Amino acid sequence: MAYQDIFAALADPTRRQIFENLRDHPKTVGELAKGQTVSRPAVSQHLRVLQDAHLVSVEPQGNRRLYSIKREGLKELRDYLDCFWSDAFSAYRAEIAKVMENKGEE
Amino acid sequence: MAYQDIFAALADPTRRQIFENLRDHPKTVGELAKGQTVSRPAVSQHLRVLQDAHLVSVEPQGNRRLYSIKREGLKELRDYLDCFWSDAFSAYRAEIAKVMENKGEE
DNA sequence: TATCTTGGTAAGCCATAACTTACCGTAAGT
DNA sequence: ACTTACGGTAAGTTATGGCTTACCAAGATA
Repeated sequence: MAYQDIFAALADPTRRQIFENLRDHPKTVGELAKGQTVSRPAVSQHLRVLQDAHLVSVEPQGNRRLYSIKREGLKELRDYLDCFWSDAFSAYRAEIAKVMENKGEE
Repeated sequence: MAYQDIFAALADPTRRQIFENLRDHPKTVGELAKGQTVSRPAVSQHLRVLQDAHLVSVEPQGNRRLYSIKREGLKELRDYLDCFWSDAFSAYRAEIAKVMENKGEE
């Protein structure tokens, strides 16, 4: 599991909507499907993807299954994003002049 | 522009690799394509998507085009993620008992 | 036990998007 | 001016993945 799956999971609008729908409080599959245009099985499939990405967790509640947000995946994503906040690429601008010279080297 | 595009942009492995490849310092299209298995036009197309998502910016440098990371898109994504750090969904667990009762209401 | 509800899985369809080759414009070098 | 290098765009192909219907298993209710 890694940020790969998390990005993939949250890339789909419907899936992201389901995820956001879970923000306030945990919901059952039925509840989630009710607020969605797609069919219930589709919602189930989306939830599976979200679960694999560690973005939601399930808690069987009798007949139903209660899904809730799991911050773990989000944390993973946050850490990933933080890697891009270094300022190493400010001094490179002038370097390109040098690059312009050596044209055909492997 | 919104986090929608950013998620979509970073969901693709190749595109994310290109993006990560830009982390150290700005690069030209040729440089980026060299470290990639896909063709150069493919890289160009990916760069377009990244640019639309405000994740990279271009700076024409004579014949070449120098691409560099743009933190703007990342910031947008960070803000989005922060919305999920509220703890509103802790008290809901008991609520499900009530939900169990009203089964068939619209 | 028979029935209803909830929800996960399978199979198949279809739309999107990632990739390719081909082409073109523009800047550099001779 | 001609040629080469760089890189964006177009058109067409293919593969991925999101959706549907159909089905099935398990718990709840009578």
